[in-house]
Order: sequence, then C-alpha cells, then structure tokens
Amino acid sequence: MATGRVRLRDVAEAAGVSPTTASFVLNNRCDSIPMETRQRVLEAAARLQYRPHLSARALATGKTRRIGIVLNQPESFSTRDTYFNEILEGIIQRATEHDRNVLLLSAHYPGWQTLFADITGGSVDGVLQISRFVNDQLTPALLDAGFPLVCVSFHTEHPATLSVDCDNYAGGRLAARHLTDLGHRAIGVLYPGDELSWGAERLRGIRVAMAEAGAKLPASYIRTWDERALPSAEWVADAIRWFKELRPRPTGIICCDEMRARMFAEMLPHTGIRVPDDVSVVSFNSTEISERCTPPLTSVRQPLPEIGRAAVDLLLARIRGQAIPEPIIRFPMHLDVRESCAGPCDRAPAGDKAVLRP
Amino acid sequence: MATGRVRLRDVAEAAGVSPTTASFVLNNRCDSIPMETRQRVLEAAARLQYRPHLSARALATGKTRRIGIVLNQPESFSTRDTYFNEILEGIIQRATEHDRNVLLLSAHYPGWQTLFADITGGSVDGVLQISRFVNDQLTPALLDAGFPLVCVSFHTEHPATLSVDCDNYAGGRLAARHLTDLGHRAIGVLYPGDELSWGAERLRGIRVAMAEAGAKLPASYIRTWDERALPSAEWVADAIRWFKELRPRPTGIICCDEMRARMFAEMLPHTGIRVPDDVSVVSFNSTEISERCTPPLTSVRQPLPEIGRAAVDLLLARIRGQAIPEPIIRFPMHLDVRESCAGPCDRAPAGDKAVLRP
DNA sequence: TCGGATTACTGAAGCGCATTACCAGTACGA
DNA sequence: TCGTACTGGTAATGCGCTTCAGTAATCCGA
Repeated sequence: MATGRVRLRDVAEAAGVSPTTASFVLNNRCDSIPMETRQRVLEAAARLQYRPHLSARALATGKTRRIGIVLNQPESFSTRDTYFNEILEGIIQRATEHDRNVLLLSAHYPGWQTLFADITGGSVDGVLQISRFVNDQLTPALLDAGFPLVCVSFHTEHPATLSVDCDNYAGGRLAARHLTDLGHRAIGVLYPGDELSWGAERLRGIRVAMAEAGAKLPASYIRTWDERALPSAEWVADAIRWFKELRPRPTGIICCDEMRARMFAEMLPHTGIRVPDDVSVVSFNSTEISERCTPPLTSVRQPLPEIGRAAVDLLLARIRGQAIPEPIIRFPMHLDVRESCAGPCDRAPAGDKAVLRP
Repeated sequence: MATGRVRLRDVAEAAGVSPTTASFVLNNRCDSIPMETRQRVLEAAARLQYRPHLSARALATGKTRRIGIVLNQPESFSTRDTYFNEILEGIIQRATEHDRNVLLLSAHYPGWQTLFADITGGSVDGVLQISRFVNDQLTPALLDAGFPLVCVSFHTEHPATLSVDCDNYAGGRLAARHLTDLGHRAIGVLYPGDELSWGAERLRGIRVAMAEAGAKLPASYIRTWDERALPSAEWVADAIRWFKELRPRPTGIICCDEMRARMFAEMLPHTGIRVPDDVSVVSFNSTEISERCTPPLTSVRQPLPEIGRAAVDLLLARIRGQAIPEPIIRFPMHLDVRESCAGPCDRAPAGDKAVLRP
C-alpha cells in the first residue's frame, strides 16, 4: 500500500470493473455508463487516492497539457527583466485558467539543437518564444517541423508565423509626436538596430512623426547598441559622450529600451545635464523601471500581461488545430506621460556650457 | 517520412541492429559495444534526426528530468516580485547546468489537491516550494507521500523537511544593531506576524539586539500585516497613522518586507516626516526595490540567487537518493548600508509638530 | 579439446494509460 | 420468432522507451 503507485488497474479492480470502464468514467467519456457503476469507480479512485500518471497519459494521447517558454540567453534576457516578468504574469495566468502548466526552457543550452530536441521530444505541446534578439536557428526549425509556436514581440519571415506584438510603428510615432508637440526639433534616437523588427519599426514611426512636424533626423542623431550585451556603465558613458558631442545638441532623446533609458536619464545629471530641463527623455515599455526612475520617465507603454494572455490563447488555438482568424496580433501602444519631458526652451541652459569644442 | 515521429526502432532498423542495442548506444550504456556498431547507430540517429520521446522515456524510467516550482497565489506572490525573481534566477541557472527543466506550477488551482495530483502524477521529479505564507496543506501532504521537496525561505515541523533559508534571526539582529549603534532607542517594527517563521525569527533577533543595547520594545511599537494581501495604499496610510500616533514616536523603523518598506519610506515625506532626518528606515532583502527607493534604503540582504542554487542542489541530492549532510541550510545575511538611516538627533525635528493629540 | 568466461547482441516484457473493436445481454417492433 | 438496436460493458493493442534475462559466437587457458 505504502509502496508503489496506485494505477488505473487498481482502481478498476477495487470497483469491480475493467480498466477500460474506469478510464471512461474518470475521463467523463459518457459512453452510457450507469450512475451506479460510475459512483463505484469514482469512490474507489477517491479511496485509493488515485492520481493518473501524466507521462503515461502523455504517451498514450500525445498531449502533455504543458506549454513551454523559451528563455533567451540569461546574459541578455534574464528572469529579472521587468518586461519579461509582466508578460510572464499574463502567460501564467491564462495558462492556469486553461489548466496548462508552463515549462521554462532555457536557451542556455549547449547549442540550440539540444533545446530543439527537448521541445520537439514531447516536453510540451507548444512553445512561446519571447525574444529580444531573434534566435535565427531555432524559430524557423520549429516552424519547419510544424511545431506549434507563437512569437512574442518579434516576427519572422516564415509563412507559418504566429505572433503577438505591439504596434511598434505607432509607438515610435507616439514618442516622437510627444516631443515635437512640445516643440522639440532636434531629437536623438537610441535603438537596437534594424535587425530587430521592433527596433526598426519604432525608428520608422519616429521618422514619420518627425517628418510630419518638419523636423530632420540626421544619421548622426541615431545610435545603435548591441542587444546581445547587457547595458553596462560603459555603455551609458559612451552614449552620453555621443550625446554631448552632437552639434547642435538634441533637446530630446528617445530611447527604445527602458533600462537603458533609465541609466541614461539618471546618469546625465551627474555630467551637468538636467532632465527634463536640458533634455527630454522618452522611454519604451513603461514598467516599474520608468515609473521609479528619477525623474519618472515618460514612456510608451505596451500592455504586457495582455500580450502574454493573447499569446497563450493563440498558441492553444494552434495546438487544438482550430482555425486562426488572426495569425499576427498587434496591440496598440499608449503614452504614459511622466516628468522626463518638457519644452525645449522651458529653462535657460545650465551647467556644462563650458564644453564647446574639445 | 514527413509524417510521424522517428522512433528508436526506426534508428535501429536503419543501423541494422535491435532497439536494445540502439538504446544502449544512445544512452552511453557502454555494454561492450564495439566502435563500429556504435558509429552506425549514431550516424543513423543523426541522419534521421532522431529525438527521443520524453514522455515515453519518463514512463519507462520513472524520471522526468524536470523539477517544479510551486508558485503561490498570484495575488500575493507574483512573478513580478523581485524577491522571487532573484531566487528564480539562481534556480534556473543551476537547473540548466544539471540539464533539468523547470516547470512552473501555479497554486492558483481549484484546490490544492489538484496541484498535489499534478505534482505527484509524475510531472516532475521533485519540487521547490517558495513561500511567503505557508500553505499548510500541500507541504505536509507531499512530505508524507515521500515526495522530494525543498522548502525555500520557510520551514515546517515535518521531520523530513529539507530547506534552504537565511539566518533571519541574525538578520533581525543586524537590522536592530545598526539602529542602536546609530543611537536609536525607540524603534518600531513592521512584520508579518509569528505564523511565518522568517517573521518570527527576525523579530526575535530584533528583540535580542535591542535588549543588548538596553532599549525597550513595547508591544505598541510592533505592528503586523496580513501577508495574504498585497500591500496597498490603504495599508501604507494605516501604517503611517499608527506610526504618527505612537508616543514617544519611534526614531527608527524596521520593516521586514521590502516593498512595504519602500512604500512606507516614500509616503512619509508627503506627511511631513523626513527620511532619514526624522526617522530612519531599515528594510529587508535589499533587491532593486531598496536600491531604487528615494532615498535608497539601508537593507538586510539575502543572497537570493545563491539560495536558489542551493535549493536546486539540495533537491537533486534528494531526488538521487544521495545522503544529505545538511537538511537545513542557512545562509548568513548582510547589511547594505544606504541612505535611509541617520542618528536620532542629527537634525532638529521638523514639519508635523502640530500633530500632538487628536 | 574442452569448459568457462567474455563479447556482442537480441527478445520480450513492462512502464500506465487511452482507445478501438468487439461481445453478451436485453428490449422492442414487426 | 426473428432481426435490429441499444445498453453495459471487456479484451487487446499500442504509445516509445528501457531493461532484464538470455543466447550465439568467440576466446583463452589448461
């Protein structure tokens, strides 16, 4: 009794029926089984504390009731990441509602093939990939294999792509529009480069909004970073050096990454440049990071938990083989106005006037 | 070819051996299989892109290579929680190193029995339970069932308990000692109550350190909160009211929860009480929350990622049936001194002198 | 030359469940 | 009375893998 597991067969024997019948009862396959038998089975199962063996069930049915989340390299995309956590919150919530468990699959593997094997080896019924920088091997391999996959916050060229994302183009416009409305014409942009769809789209939106306001965006005003590296103190220092050497110096900065925006905005005052007095800063995502910055950052918000929930919905539809009316879902973005932006001429320039030319 | 999965049998056939031999080769069971055969199997497996079916393997071996993490009620303990995330970071890191995947098991189930069934139904080989408030049903049930379980940051009476925790008693002493060393004698304490071991232990440490300094800790200076509820604006308002009505008013506050400490410290100035000028505040955990507070909070730090790693190590030892030299591991705590503490008489009292008696 | 050990490999059973196909019994209309 | 339909079940197969027990062939020392 104490040793070994209670199997379906044990329940069946205790109830005086065949395993088949017990299985039918326990899975509510209402194949015309009378109440009385049904009760006997249920009672036996409860008495013996029967708990079905999930691996056996998975083997027999081909379904695991689990979905996976692919975590990118811990160095560049950790669980500490606020952005990731807010999406994860939505994912877990919805997955739980649908009685699915969530398996964390770390891309910190010895090669993506191992990860690929784990995923397609039947650990999960489908996978959510949340990516800042796109893993260019895993995603198409999974899609080619016909494995249920939903891309969150990024896209691929693959025709089978399902994705949930924000309207980054509109978000970029929103950010730039806010600054031009305040009167800014010289606006610098920090963004991750064009390989990342969200980066490219945000920049495009920024360009359009600036053009609409009659502002120019020279190439020197645009700076990229290496998304594969965590933002470091050196990165901020370099960015500030870049900023200070621009002529004319921008009166506004749009930074497409929240943590970098905060580091930038919080470091600037130490170099004699005030925010928002001397320069306005707009960030993206608008999580706690922007909220808790000094000063709190005006930020373009993504509905992150909602994105997580939508991604789960889409993935489950795909897993169930349902028709998918909208394979690429885009959420609108909103601007959270805080204290990091002001008009370009609100105050007289101060502090670092001494720096004219090196 | 395109349809259906490549099975071990297919590999075996392609290599001209039996499934047994193929299995031996692929699992490195070096049962005297010559290099030449070995090569043939390996090559066939690679050519056919064989990926073992993990549920089948789990069924046959009884091992899943997965460990679970029990998430508490999302309302009171979400994935957004910095404390949780830093532990999770350590867990994922170590689990990945040991080629284990991490399954997130939400306690947001219809009853803990469902969760219990999922856990013991063979989803995972063992479970980590990270708890702020102790689930009094699940933990003993799992331990009674002989299921591998490690408690993180809490304890149970059960003789089979394995746990990883901090020395909360020493942490409490550290916090109080810091304040008494600065000259404080009237110190208030916010803590979750005695049902939570960490709360009780921290308070005990605080008491001892204060006694050592000859300071009294009247019952009115101690305030508990409901750990099952998220800290709200009303909570802060109530706590501040409590604080302001104490006579004599404490010059120092130790808050055993980081988020509450921050809310308390950031709200105080709005009621005319300056931190640290009028009151010093010490928090616990010392994550980004304390670091980013205004002012940054002096905080008793737990080595959270290290706790996560140690918990995985302990759990894996338990799963493997290895001898466990130290079933209850305690990490020391450290004091991160920031800007929220000063001596009790550093400045003249200011602001809210008007409030004498209602 | 022979018996035992070793090498190289395989057959078959079984992990626990779901499910298909089938069967015995009964009721019922014709 | 027979054929049909329905009720209430069961036997058997298979999911893909591991592993125990066993076998045939070879080797080796005496």
